[in-house]
Amino acid sequence: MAHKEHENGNGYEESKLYRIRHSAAHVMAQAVMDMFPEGEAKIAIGPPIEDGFYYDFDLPRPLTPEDLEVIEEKMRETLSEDHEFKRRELSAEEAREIFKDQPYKQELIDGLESGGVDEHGQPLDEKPVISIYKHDDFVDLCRGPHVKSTKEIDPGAVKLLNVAGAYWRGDEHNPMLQRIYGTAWESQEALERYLDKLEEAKRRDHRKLGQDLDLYSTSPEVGSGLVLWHPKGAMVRHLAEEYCKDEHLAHGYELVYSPHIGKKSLWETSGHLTWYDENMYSPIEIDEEEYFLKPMNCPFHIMIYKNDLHSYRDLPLRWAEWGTVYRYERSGVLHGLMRVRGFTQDDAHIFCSPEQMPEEIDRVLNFCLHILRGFGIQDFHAYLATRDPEKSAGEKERWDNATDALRAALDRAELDYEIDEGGAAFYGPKIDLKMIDALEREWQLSTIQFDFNLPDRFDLVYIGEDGDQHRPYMIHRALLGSMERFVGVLIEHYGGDFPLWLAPVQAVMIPITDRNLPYVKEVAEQLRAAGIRVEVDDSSDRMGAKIRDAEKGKIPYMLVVGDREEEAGTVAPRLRTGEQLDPMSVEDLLDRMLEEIESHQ
RNA sequence: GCCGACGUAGCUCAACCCGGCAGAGCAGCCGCCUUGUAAGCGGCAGGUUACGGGUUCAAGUCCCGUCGUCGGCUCCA
Repeated sequence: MAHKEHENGNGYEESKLYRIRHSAAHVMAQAVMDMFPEGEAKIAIGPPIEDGFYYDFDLPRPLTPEDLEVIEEKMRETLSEDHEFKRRELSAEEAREIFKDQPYKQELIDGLESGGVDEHGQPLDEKPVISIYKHDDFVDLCRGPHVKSTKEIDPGAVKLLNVAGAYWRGDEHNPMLQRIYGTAWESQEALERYLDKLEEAKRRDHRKLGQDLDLYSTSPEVGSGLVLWHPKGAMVRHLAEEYCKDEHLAHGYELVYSPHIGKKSLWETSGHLTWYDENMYSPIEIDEEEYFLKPMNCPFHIMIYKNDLHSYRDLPLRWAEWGTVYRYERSGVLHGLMRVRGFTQDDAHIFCSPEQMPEEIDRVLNFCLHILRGFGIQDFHAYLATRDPEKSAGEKERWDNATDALRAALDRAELDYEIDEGGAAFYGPKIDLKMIDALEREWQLSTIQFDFNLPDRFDLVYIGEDGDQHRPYMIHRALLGSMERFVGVLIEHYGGDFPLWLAPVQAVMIPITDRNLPYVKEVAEQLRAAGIRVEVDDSSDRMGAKIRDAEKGKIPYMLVVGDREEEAGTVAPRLRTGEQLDPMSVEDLLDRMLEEIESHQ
């Protein structure tokens, strides 16, 4: 979710835009320094990021929105003048002298000098040269690059966006600094395009559409991060679930159900109370025993497995559950449907033999892509998270096998993916698929994870061909991730214009006069009988107002019926795009709609 | 959790800065209109100003706390 520092491999760091933003960050820091008496403002770092830049400050007081205006105005002044950006390389001693009032810069210099870490505290491969850049009267420790002069930046193409808190070096044990986010472009026109894009993103925000389209709400009386699904949102979720469940059954899965709570000892065996304690809610006492709300479904599926002795002939077992879990998430991270405290995963666990594992991985990944395609989702980033030698359960050889299988599956599916080196959980490597929301923030949906831990902890076995006991492989996977997050992503992906098969209301009938109402009701019954979700707008509004309501409700088909249609036994469809179709018979309309509904698979 | 902003009718907002009768549009309800592709007309109703405390003759407005939301940070098995 963090703003990305670099765009991947498209030369952003070499681009003019990168230099413009980097330089704008310096000009902003200069303006902020000027607002405070000598020595009171401390500066940290100020890099370009995707779509803009930021700079972190340690200031004697919080900045206000009015401050931003003042800073922006000062920046424009500087940018309308001609100040050269001058680079100079220097020794650590000299740099320390120049930044003697700047403790954060001192720390940076120490990191650079020791050859240890860069400005984010990340280890460096080689010892860097220490350099400073100066424009006007402002000097910053900086490796560059910058524009040649402030006059290369269009003063009208720079805008400060907001001020936010950020920990020094991204560590919550460090002091919190004030970060000003800004954006800069090559021209005012480009800036305006970007700002329009932000506005458009606000219109697509699932939280706004969730309210406007009456899909869901949350209530302070119920609690943060606990979703109330209204009928229309519940319909979207139901349709998504129904489609997925059918596909699971058609792809070799069986459905299971499990309870919402389990005894303390279960969570001790699973290790959750040791490793996942922070995210679990306080126990409930029942008959002098402690029970915990489940943060995951795995232990229950494992207990189903353990209820029987399994032969290699039984494997693979693929057990799926729409399992509702509860996790404590820190209050500041909750976000609409995307990050909540109670959610339903489309969870499944696959138990298989080591020999079956590569094929199972292949099948899961292909199934996953098939399901996402069914929802019209193609834009995602794939990650392969590999072993962190510092914290990993199970032998290295099994990790290597599993990681190879994951990589092979990604290759066979011809997916572009990034390796998240050492990013695996301690119990096994995984593939993650992350989608982007309206503001290009990434949200993880699909995950396919190996687990080398739970089968050991629960002593899972199957009897092999040789008559001996063997340890099965266990794969966790969720394809949509959670229904909450997935519906959130769907809302933003479609901007509320759900494809016909997912639209909670597929058609609204619009009689032009009350005379037409009996005929309209008859047609609505016909459509309903064919499975179409149709409503009749029998209000006393005029047709124009009814159309307006339907457009605001993003209803795919508006079926206008006046005397002409009634006499001809037709309806006049209008699509939410504004397109008007020629009047057609109910049969033709049904053919068209049913075909459109089927087309998603 | 941390930093900052914000919380007024179902929704969007005004009144807040500078304390003095809480107001509009939309939605809702009632009535009239019977309408041809994005708002017909009139009326009615709608509020413990998130919650709790404080200052004051007087608090939506100022102060403190709690809850919630938003933007970031951190976190995200």
